Amino acid sequence: MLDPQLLRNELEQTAAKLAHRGYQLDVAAWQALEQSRKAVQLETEALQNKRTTISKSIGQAKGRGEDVQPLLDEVAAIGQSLDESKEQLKTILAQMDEVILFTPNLADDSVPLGKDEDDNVEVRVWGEPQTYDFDVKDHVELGEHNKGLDAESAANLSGSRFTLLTGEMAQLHRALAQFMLDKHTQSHGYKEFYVPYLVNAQTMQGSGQLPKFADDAFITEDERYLIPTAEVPLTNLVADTIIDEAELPIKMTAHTPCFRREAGSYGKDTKGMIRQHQFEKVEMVQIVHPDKSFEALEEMTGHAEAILQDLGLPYRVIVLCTGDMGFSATKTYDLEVWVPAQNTYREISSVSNCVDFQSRRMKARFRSPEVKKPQLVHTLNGSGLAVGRTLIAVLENYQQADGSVLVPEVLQKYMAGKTVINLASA
RNA sequence: GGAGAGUUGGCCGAGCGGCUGAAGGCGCUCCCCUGCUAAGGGAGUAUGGGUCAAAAGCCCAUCGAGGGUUCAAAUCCCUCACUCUCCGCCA
Repeated sequence: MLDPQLLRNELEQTAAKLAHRGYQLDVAAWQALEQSRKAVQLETEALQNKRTTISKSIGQAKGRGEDVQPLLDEVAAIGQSLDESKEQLKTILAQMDEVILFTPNLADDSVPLGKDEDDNVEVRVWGEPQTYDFDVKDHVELGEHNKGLDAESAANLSGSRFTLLTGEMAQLHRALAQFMLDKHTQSHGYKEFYVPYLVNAQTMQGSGQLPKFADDAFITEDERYLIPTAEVPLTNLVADTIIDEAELPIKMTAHTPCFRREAGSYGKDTKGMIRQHQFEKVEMVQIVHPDKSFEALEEMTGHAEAILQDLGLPYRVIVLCTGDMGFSATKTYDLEVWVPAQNTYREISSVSNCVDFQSRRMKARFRSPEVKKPQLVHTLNGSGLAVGRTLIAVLENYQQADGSVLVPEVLQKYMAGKTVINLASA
């Protein structure tokens, strides 16, 4: 949620910045709302004050044993207009909420202007894509041996966009998640969490998934939502709290399944396990002092990169342009890993600084000894990494001519020492 | 699933129609006193919003959430959420 003061004092500039993100704020309509809000709120509060004052004097008069009828007559007149005024104010505030809850965060000034993913800017490249002296197979082919990766069975069980992993493939998948968690907790200073996978509507709103993206989430009969990312429960842990400044930064990580409807993605990435309704992810979340959030963004991006580097997977870092960023973010880096079969880089991680956008929605604040008032924290989140996509990257980048796959060294201890998996011979 | 008890400020806890944004205690901050330590005395200490160029001031809201009764609700009524205890069921 944007700072309401921005929409009051710098409306034109704010609208211009929102336009960069492809969001048109109806400035005139907003101004009209704001004007009536002010008028109606003032009137409501004045009436309220008047009534309270008289009510108190009724109490006092009664205490002295005086006749209170004149006062009762006086207050009777207030009732109706107060009710009307309150109702009016409620309507106006609801309309304003409607606008503000659907308005995305502002992009940081350092973010390149642009319309869509074609305008994203490459920041750096790490590693050298390997050349193969044989025809490279994609992860689907590599996984099909002995049904290590079985889309058909998954489809029978659940429908499209699900995957079943078996044997060494499932083991490798687990190894990846284990490795990532260990790295973040042991080397990067994150605390590990096990979180609920079902959350309520308020939690989804706190991190920005609701109300705008209701169609992207699975909802249960009792109106809970399957988490689309561990960012949702982790970030909301500080909802409605006032943290001691000394406790910042808070660094959290969790390995969870993620559930997404993928409502708008018909026909995209239908082959293999690139885009699924259910996938695993190790997520990083940081709650930081507002002065430190951009620093933390770089650090977190580095934490995600470290996983890819340890796995020896070539990747590049791009900064998303204004038009391609997510709703809550003010700046986002994507990590894209090399996918040999597609001869291109594909997104494997997204690291965002949301500044105070989520914390304002969640009322997540901190108190510092110098400042009397509680201040909003800044929140960041990043994948470290998407496990399924990392599995794909490992399979394809470590494949050999015979269809076997070498196990990256850092994973071997999670694979009972195996150095190669050969599903065909399993 | 059944029965009961609860939810008040950073924490504990009183209040059960008006003088209560809320006693008292703990904690914290500042001051005084005390040659250390311990103890003592005094003052202060919720959050959000509005008004304002801003501050001060003033106003409004908030005692789990939402609604209702009333001139007036932390206090009465209804609905919901959560916590705890006992019973049942269960990985």
